[in-house]
Amino acid sequence: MSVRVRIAPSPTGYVHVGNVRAALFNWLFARHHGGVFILRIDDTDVERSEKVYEDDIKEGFRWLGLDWDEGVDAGGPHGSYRQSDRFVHYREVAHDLVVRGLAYYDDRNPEELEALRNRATAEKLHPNTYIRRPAEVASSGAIRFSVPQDQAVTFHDLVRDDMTFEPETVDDFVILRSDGAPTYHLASTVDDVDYGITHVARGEDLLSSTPKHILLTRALGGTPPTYAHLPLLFGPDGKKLSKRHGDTSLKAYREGGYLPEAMLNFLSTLGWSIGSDRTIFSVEEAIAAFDLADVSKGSAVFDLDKLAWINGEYIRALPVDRFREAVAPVIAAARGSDLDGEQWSIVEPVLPLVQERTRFLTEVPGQLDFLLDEEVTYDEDSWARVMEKEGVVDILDHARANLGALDRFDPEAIERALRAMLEALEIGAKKGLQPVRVAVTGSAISPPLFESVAALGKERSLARLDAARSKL
RNA sequence: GGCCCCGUCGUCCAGCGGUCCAGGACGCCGGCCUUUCAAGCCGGAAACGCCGGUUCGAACCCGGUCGGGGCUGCCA
Repeated sequence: MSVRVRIAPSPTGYVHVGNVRAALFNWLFARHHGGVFILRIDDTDVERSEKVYEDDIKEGFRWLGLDWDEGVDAGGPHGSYRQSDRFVHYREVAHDLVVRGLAYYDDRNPEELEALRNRATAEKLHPNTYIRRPAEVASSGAIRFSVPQDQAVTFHDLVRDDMTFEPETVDDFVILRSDGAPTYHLASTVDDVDYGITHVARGEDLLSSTPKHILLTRALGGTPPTYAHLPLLFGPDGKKLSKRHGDTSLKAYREGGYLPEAMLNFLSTLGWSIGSDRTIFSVEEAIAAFDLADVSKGSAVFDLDKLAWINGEYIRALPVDRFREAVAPVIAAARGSDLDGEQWSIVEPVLPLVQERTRFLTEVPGQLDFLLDEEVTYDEDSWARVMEKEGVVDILDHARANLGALDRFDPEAIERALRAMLEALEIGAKKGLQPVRVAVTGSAISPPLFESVAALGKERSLARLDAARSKL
């Protein structure tokens, strides 16, 4: 039997990195086995589902390269589909279950139910004791599934091993809401059965719902898939990853200067490992090595520092032209317009130098501004630290004179000229070059100085020196 | 409260009864390199939660305990 998996995110918010990680593991598993990967839009919660979020899920997956299969085969649709398109079907299934005596209508309100549940619990009876009732009693309201009480539900989870749930620990659960919409349990299970899903890899938060799904599957005449409950992702404080921890939406990373390959690599290391001595690896390698059975049980902290490092590794590994491609939209966004040909040619020589020292694409525009803006904006802190010192005037004057005398204005010539200045003034490079850097780039932190000056050009460099000099 | 899951450096992983006085990576600290910042290189601190048991031998198996987490919804 070939592998068919699905990821079923709810379009009730921007797609969360935890869901993306689950999607990734499903995708890796499918690709490893040459199986089918289905994107199921779980919009059963009609109230909270929105189209923008559905679009966000798809954009995010495309960005990462998590391609879902398109088309249809004997097993059902391959590609993405919405569960809201199948509401009629779910309703029929639920009604059929009632007819067969496996589910019943329930028109009571939550307070009533709670009271009944408490009463049963107080009498040390099964919580469903006073809740369950024959189909004749009500013919409207929600539909609740009658959990069979004859035997324990057992299953082998690929990551948790053998699991057993006693029947009395699983309550009769609603499968169809009183407004006719299916609950997650129903829709998800029906689709898994209808479309021949072979493996369900999802967050551990659904582990205790699994017996419900298995029981429902059997009632539907299906064979339960193999489950794999993935460890949850936590924030740095050890609590479930949420908004409090900063950005949890994939969108934030997509827009925050991260490379999709880096994100994919990082997510792959959360709960899984390709080997004891490797952290950086390609998707192809991950596909070749991946197995759900190797996923670890413990929850993982989403460590932004590590992600940043991985991102930097990927950025540095990019061929320069790919780096340029990746950074172009980021620069355009930061500056409000695309760079023109002339601007690119100014920036070109320092691009590899900038690339070496960036961890996030979003840092790049700031490193290039001094080349693109007419006027430099001095970083206050830098100015205070390096310019407001004894001897800076001399340094700028000498630098200006030496640079002004140059015919060829390339990095090598510039270096010779500035080193000559250092010798004349009998000062070290550290002390003598920083003022020049701040004057030319506006900051104490910049790409390497000689290349930066060369890229700026003689005329503009001299003007920058003058401008700084006049401020002293 | 009930049911369930988990527990190796701060963090992510490796380890699947002896080769582990526990290995790699991020981060951290120190050094080198150096025109800043990075990168790179070298070195360092840093963990098997605890208690029993099984065994010749336990990070690995079992029990308990403590700690963390999930579920307990007409959310998923």
